[in-house]
Amino acid sequence: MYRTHTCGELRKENSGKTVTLAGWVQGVRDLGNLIFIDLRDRYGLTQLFFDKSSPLAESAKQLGREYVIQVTGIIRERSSKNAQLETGDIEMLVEQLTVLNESKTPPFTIEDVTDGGDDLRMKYRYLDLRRAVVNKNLLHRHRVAQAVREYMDGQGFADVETPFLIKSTPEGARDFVVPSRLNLGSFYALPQSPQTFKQLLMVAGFDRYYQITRCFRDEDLRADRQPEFTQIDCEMAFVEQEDVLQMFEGMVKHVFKKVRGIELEDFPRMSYADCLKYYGNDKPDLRFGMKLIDVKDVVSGKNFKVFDDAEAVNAIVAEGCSEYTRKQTDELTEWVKRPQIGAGGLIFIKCGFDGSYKSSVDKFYSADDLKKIAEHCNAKAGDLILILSGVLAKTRKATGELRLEMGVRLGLRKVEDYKPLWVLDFPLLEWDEDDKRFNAMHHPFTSWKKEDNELINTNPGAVRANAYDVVINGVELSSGSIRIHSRAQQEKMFSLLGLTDEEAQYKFGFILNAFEYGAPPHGGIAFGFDRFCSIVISNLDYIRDFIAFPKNNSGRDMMLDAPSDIDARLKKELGL
RNA sequence: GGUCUGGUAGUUUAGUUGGUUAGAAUGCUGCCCUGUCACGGCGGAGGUCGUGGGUUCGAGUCCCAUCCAGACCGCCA
Repeated sequence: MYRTHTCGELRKENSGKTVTLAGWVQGVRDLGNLIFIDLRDRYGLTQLFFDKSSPLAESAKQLGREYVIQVTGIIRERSSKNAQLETGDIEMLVEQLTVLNESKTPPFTIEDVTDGGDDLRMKYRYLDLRRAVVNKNLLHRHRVAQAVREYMDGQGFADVETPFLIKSTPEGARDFVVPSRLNLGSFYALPQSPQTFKQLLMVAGFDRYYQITRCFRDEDLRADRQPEFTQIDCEMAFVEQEDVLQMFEGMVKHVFKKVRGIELEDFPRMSYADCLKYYGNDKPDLRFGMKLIDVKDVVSGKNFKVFDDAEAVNAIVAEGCSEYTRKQTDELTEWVKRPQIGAGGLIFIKCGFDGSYKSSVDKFYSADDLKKIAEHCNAKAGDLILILSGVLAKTRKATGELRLEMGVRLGLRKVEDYKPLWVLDFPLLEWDEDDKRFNAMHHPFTSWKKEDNELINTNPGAVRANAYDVVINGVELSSGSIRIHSRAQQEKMFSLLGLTDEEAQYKFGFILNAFEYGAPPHGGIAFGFDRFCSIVISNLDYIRDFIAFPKNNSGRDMMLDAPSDIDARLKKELGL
């Protein structure tokens, strides 16, 4: 036994007790005749005390940061306490000191507010993980996983593992591939999701399946995207959309309750079409209003060509911003003109407190015209109306981005708020302008609404899918659908996606065949577990802090220095 | 594939219109200190200004290329 207690648990009540602790030296405070050392482990900090009469004083002075030591001594109440520390009422009068391992001086400070940059922290991730703020994230992640398992098990879901070495079916994201030595020239692919396997488990009669499992996608990365990431993958048989919605709304609520003590209200529901119309994207942040307003009709016919010729003219109302200076409005205009937003320009109307209206297009609009626009937008005195125009889809997207940006600037996206939402009625297909064909919006196994059966042949782009997303605070947390479970319907879907019968059979023969042997109606959902953790725990959409060993922007593991070249012999064996 | 931002002691950074010896904090280190807990005080060491070219009497600073990191767009069935 290296220790009798941890560094986080001793209190005043333990005074007089002789205990043994082990941990890392957080810091040495050498006051000359007194030496204090903070000993750290995962559970907390305990202060060690040495005075000059101690035969250990000299050894204590030699200790450096991050040395691993074992100490035995008597716990006693401190004469001067530290209210900031859970163990701040006590200290150990050290009687035995063993250095278990020395440490080089770490390249950055192992403290909550570290002096290390991201780069360095990733290279020395094992040191970074010693910092309480970082390891707490991972411990919370564990709590989230436990809460999920608890709920799923309670609902009768079975955890079944599915393979990582599978067949490449490059329909969506780019696959990671693994060369096969036993089958030279052939490759496995790593799963982008266990999608087809969970459906086969439904055919197999498993009824309720879930798995917290790794998925792999070889696409460019973001703050909220890693090449390998974790999904809570779920599937149920004999269910309709409403059953799935109820079941997993319950799961999200359970996790928030268990991990954060937060009671979420019932999730509102919104159609995909309304999301785009009112928020400019399919994952609206409902923590604030500032909905997009269609002002095309009220602004047209005043000889302002920009608006008259535009397919769409959208406005948002920024409350209390009428006093924005020229500098501020110019800066916002530059912001929307950046290539990432791509708007041509920005028009604004200031609704003065005195009832006056001032706009950047006064040449075309009288005070009365502006008043009408403001009334249409429900703008009050003191508000600022921001207007973008152009092609419909692009204008909605840009206005949506501007809305989010204004939300940030006005402090409306509060970290303590959680506003979940079901997004429903997604289109089944989306047109790919580059390849001149349809892509599945969700994935090719998604079924479509019975009411839209006619449209499949006449106007496939208008067909609505039985698909649904959970969105919280503008972050897509999960995505799911009721699946196709008949061979004929699945073949129809593949043909819509431009696959020949031969291609469909080659890539997806296994699931088409399975559908011929009594596949039950089924559907499911998959949650991005890393994102789920980042939202539940810190309400941020930055997942690297919740992954023990994440990869950087370019998919590199800075600690391992991977990916790397491989041994020439191995290459030869793999026929590379 | 594209846009933008950054790269200066171990670390985080300042560095003005190009001009003498590149400054600070922190960390490290030596001495002093009996109640610290971001301990304090006095001293010390520590820099190829990412790399390579160019302009110039002179470049951390200007120009070109390149590498690395980060954010975003495209991409992510």
